[in-house]
Amino acid sequence: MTTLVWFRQDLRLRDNAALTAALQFGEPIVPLYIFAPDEESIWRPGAASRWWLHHSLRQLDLDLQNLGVALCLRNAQNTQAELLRVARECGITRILWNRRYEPAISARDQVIKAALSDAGFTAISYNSALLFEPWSIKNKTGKPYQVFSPFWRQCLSLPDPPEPTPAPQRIQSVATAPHSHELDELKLLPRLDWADGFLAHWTPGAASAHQCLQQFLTDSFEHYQSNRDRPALRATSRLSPYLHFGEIGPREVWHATRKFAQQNGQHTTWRRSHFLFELGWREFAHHLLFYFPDTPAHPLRTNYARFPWKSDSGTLKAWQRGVTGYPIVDAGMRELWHTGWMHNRVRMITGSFLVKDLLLPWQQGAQWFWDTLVDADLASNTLGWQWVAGCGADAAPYFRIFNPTTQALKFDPQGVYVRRWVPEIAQLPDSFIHQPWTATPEVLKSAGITLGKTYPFPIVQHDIARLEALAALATLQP
DNA sequence: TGAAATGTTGGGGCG
DNA sequence: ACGCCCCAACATTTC
Repeated sequence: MTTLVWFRQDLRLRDNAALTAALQFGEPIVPLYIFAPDEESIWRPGAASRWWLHHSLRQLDLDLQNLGVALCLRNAQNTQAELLRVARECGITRILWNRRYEPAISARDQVIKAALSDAGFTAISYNSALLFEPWSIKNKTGKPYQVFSPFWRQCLSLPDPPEPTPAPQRIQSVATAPHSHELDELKLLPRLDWADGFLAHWTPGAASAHQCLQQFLTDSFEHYQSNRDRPALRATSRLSPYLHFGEIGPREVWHATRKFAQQNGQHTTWRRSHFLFELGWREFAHHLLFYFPDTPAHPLRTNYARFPWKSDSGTLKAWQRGVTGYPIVDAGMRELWHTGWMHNRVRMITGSFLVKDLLLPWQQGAQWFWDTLVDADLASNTLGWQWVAGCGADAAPYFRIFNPTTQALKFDPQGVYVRRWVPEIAQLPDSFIHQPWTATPEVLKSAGITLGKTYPFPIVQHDIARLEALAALATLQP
């Protein structure tokens, strides 16, 4: 008797419910990962996400080998057929996995589960990705929440999620391991080596995830509320890619935060800390995607489907490349391109700029982030973009239009972040760093800048763009 | 997890 | 002493 543990977005050995359950049978285990990007429909992983996955799989394999078993990798067109193939190859009787909640994937998985049962296998799925199952949270009328605060209040009124289970000491392997593809055969890394720079910023894998969390708790948890909006500081946890791939689970984050806070005398306040709040937004995103499966492509507020978006590949490209002429926007877009990640405050600023200053559809922003983020996550990305566009649940009303200059002055007052990512204007004095177009010719000259050549003029004038956005909104009926 | 426009208040300068 | 204006600071409304 052998148990197959099908790894997906749970690339860890601690707090892994499916793995824990498999170990309890006391029999050999075959750990398997199937790469089948075509089954993710249009949301197949982007290049940055694949880069992360490559390194994470290598790390998981190393971790497993330390326990005595190798990760079996498969590149497949059809996950169901591949599972059956591996199962028959090595005498599997049970197939266990942790659930994913993206609508297309969970529909596919239900079909797979039925097919496996029909074929005589025991197929069981577990929760290791969320603190609370989406179907366990409903408001008093039995409907899903559409506003964050009551949603999170309801979650916090429930008993704590279970404590994480420890990683196993040893895993029994099968006598003859199933055939495995080499990691390189999955072709996850980009053909050009543009992503090599990512290694300077990131170390994928469960061990790094824990290091990251502990460092965050010691260095930044205390002043998180005020410092998290300052992109020049390293004040956020940067756990998002690890959480997406399940290299750390939300239960681990929850209990590590609780322990840290309690050791520091915050016996009750930690549950209402802003850091846990952010974990709550992650839950809320999954909750919404579960109940509103069309939202990755379509606005939740349906009247926004008729919004008069522009179509302009020129301004879209300028935004993507970080040459809009607004330093804070350009800094964010370049941080994204160079590191596969962008600070959350700057995601809001760049998002608002695309949707409200350029009047380009939020879906185009969501698609670009999907392709370039190492933490690309369907639930979080969808929530974020619908929030920015004002067409989602608990969203910023459309008329809340960010002024990129005001935001930059408020959250990057010394221009440290902008200078880091937009070096060609780094010589400008602080008073002009966020609005180079207001600098006198002499100032520009001594900073070595020729507007329109070494750095662009603003591609839109914000005050005018703002009025245009409001006029576009006025065409919508409620 | 906005920003701009508009309204209100109160202190101080001044005749 | 008083009314008037100005304007900063803050509050409220509007987009």
